[in-house]
Amino acid sequence: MKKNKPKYKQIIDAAVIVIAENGYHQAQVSKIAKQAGVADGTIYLYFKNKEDILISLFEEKMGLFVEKTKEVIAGKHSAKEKLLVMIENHFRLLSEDHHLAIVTQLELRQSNKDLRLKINAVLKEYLMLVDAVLREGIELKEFAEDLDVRMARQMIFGTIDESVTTWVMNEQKYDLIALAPTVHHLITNGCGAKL
Amino acid sequence: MKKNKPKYKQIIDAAVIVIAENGYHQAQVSKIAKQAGVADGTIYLYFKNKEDILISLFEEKMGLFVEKTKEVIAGKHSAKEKLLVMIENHFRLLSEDHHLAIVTQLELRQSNKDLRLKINAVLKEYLMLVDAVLREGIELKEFAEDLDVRMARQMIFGTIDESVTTWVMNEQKYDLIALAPTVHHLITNGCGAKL
Amino acid sequence: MKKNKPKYKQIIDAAVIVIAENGYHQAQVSKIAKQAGVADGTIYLYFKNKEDILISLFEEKMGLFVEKTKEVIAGKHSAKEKLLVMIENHFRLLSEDHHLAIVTQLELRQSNKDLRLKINAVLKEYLMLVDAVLREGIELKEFAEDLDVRMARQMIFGTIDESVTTWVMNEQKYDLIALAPTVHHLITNGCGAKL
Amino acid sequence: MKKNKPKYKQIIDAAVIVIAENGYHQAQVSKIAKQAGVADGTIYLYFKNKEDILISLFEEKMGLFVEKTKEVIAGKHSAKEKLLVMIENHFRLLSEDHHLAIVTQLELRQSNKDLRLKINAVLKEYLMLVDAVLREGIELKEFAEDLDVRMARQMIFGTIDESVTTWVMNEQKYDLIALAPTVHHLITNGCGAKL
DNA sequence: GATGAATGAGCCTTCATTCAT
DNA sequence: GATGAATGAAGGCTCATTCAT
Repeated sequence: MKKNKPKYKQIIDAAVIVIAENGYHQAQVSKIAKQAGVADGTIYLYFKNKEDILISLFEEKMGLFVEKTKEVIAGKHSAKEKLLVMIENHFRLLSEDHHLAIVTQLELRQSNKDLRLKINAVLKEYLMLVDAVLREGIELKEFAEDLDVRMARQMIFGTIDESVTTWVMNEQKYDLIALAPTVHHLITNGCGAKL
Repeated sequence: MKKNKPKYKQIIDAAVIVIAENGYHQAQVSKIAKQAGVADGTIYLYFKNKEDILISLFEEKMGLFVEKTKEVIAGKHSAKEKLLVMIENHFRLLSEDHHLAIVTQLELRQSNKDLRLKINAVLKEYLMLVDAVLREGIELKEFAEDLDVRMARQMIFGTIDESVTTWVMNEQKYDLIALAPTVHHLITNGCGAKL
Repeated sequence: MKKNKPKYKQIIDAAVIVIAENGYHQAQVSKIAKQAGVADGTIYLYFKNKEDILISLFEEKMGLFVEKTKEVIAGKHSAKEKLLVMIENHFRLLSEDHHLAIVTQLELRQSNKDLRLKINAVLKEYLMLVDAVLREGIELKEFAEDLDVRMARQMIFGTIDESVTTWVMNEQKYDLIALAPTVHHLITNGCGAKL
Repeated sequence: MKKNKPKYKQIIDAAVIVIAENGYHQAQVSKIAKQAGVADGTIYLYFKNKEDILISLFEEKMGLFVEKTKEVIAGKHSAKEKLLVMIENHFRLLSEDHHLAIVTQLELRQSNKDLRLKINAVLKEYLMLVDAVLREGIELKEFAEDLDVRMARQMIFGTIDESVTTWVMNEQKYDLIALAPTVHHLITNGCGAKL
C-alpha cells in the first residue's frame, strides 16, 4: 500500500507548502519534488499524475477532518453542543495549519471543474455528518421541526466556509477560533434553536 | 470612453458565453474574439489584457446586481423584508442568465488569487448594502441588538452563495427562486429576528 | 489553402534537412523551426503535430515522385522501356536530393507503425503505376502471360528499395543511376521478358 | 559465458514477445523484465543496455537462420534448387514464429540508425550465403555469366524481404510458404536461368 | 480603427539505468 | 547473483500578446 510509505505523505506535505507559498498555477511538479527532497520521477511512483497529488492531498487532509470531527462530537449530547465543537474543530484545524488553510480556501478552488467535482465527492462525508447532527437536533426538539435539513446544511457550510475564506484573505490577522461562538450563535438561531 | 462603444459590451457578453460553455481554462482569447465577431487583436483595443476582460465582466454584471438590489429594497420598509427581496433578486438574476451563473459560481473561481482579490473589491459594494440593511434591522429592533454585523454578513453571503453554487452544480435542475423564503427564514432567524 | 503558403514548403524542406543531418529521433520540433527560420509555434499554424509534418513531407515528396514517373513513362511505348525509365527516375530523384534519400530510406522507417501505415497508403499510388505497367507488359506479350502481378511488383519495389538503401548505407559513394540498367535487366528477366 | 545461462535466452524470448505485442516504442525494459520473470536490474547482469538486448536478439535468431539455411542447402546440388529451399526456409522460419516475424519486419526497423547498422553487420553472413550460391550458379552456367552478383543479391533479398513485410502487414492472413515457388521463379528468371 | 499571422516561454511525464541491500 | 526503488534529463505543444499592414 503506497499510502503508508513515508514518501507518500512527504510529497503531499511538500505539495501543501509549495501551493500555499507559490500559488496553484506556480506549483510545478519539479518544485514539489524539490520541496519533498525527491527526484521528479519519484513523484510518479506514488501518484498517477499531478491532479492525483491534489486529490490525494484533499482526501488525506479531509480524512483527518472527518475523523477529528467524529471524535469531538462523540462526547457531546445535544445537537447544539455538537455544532459548536464542529465549528471550533473546523476553525482550529485550519488555524493550526496556515498553509493548509490557504490551499483549501484559495488555491485549490482554482483547479478545474473536474478536480473540484472530485473534491466535492470527498467533502460529501463531512456534509453528511452535519446532516446527521441537524436531524438529531430536530428529533430532540432543539431545532425547528420543519427545518429544511438540506438548506440548513448549506447555510452552515456556507457560513463556516465564508468565515474561513475571509480570515485567510485578511492574511489570518485575527483569531479565527474566537469567532466560533458567534458563528455558532448565528447558525443555531438560524435553525430555530431557542435561546 | 471605451465602455460605451458597442464592441466593449459585445466582447464581455462573448466572454460570458465562451467561459460558460467551455470552462475558464478553455476560454482562449481567440475563442472570445471569434464569438464576439472581432479579430483577436481588436480585444486589446478595448481591454488591457485577458485578466482585464474578466474583471470588467465582473464589474459590469455586479454593477447591474447592485443597481437592481437598490431598486428592489427601495420600496421596502423593514430590514427583514429588504433581506427577502435581496435574496429573491440575487436568485432571480442568476436564474435568468444560466451562463452568467456558471461563470460566477464555478468558472471565475478558477482564476488566480490576484484576480479573485480584485473581484472581491468589486463585491464590496454589494456586501456594504447587506451591512446597511443589517444595521437598520438592529436599530429598528428587528434583529438582536448585539448582532455581530460582520459575521452576520458573512453568514448571509456564505449561505446565499453556497445555495447558488449547489444549484449550479446540480445543473440548475430545480427552481432556485423557490428556495428564497427558506433561506430568508434561516438567516433572519440567525440574526435573532422574532418569529 | 495552407499548402500553398510559402512557410508550408519552407518547414517541410527544413524537416528533410534536420532529419537527414540529425536522425529521426534527434529531429526536435524546435530544431526544425530554427532551420526553417520560424518560431516553434509557427509550425503549429501549418501542421497539426509533429507526425503531421512527417506525413505531409512524405505526401509532398512522393507526390512529385508519382507525377514525375507519369511524365517519364508517358513517352514510352513498351512496358520494358517504361520500367527502365521508372527505375532511372526513381534513382535520379533520390540521387539529386541526398537529404531526402537518407530520410526516406533510413530515418522515416524509424517512425512508429501508425505513421508507417499512413506512409504505405501514400505509396500505394506509386505501386499501382507499377502494376499498370506490368499488366500492360503481359498484354503486349512482353512478359510471361502467367506472371503474378502482385509478386512481381513486390520484387520490383523490393529490389529498387534495397538497392537505394544499400547505396545510402554506403554513404552514397557510388553512382546510383548507373545501376539502373542492371536492375532493369534483373527484374525484366524476372518477369519473363525475352532477351 | 553468459549466453549459455538460462536467463539469457529467457530475456531474449521475453523481448520478442513484448516487442511483438506492444510495439518497439512500448517495449520498456521493465515490461521485458516482467515478461521474463526477473527484476529490472537483472537484465543488466546479462546485457550491457537495452540496445544490446536487441542486437543479441537479432544475433541469436539470425544465427539459427544461417544455421538452418546451411542445412537445407547442403543436400541440394544446383544453385536453383538451393535458392528455392533458401526461400522456403526463410518463409517457413518466419511463418512458424509470428512474433519474430513482426519484430524483424516491422518493429526492429524503428530502431535508430546505429542499431540498424549493427543489425546489417549480423545480416552479412546470411547475404554471403546468397552470394556463394549465386557464384556457384554462374559457374555451373545455371545463371547468366555476366550476372552482377551484388545487384542480384540485392534483388533476391529485397524481393524476399518485401514479400514477408507485405505478408506481415496483411496480418499474416495468407500462406506465405505457398508463395515460395512464385518468388523463386521471379528471381531465378531475373538471374537469367533458362526455363 | 481593425486585422490575424507570428511569436516563444514554459511544464508534465517517461523510462533506461544505477546501486544499496 | 538478484532485487526494485530511485533517479533526472529531455521535448512536444499551447496561447496571451504584438505589430506590420
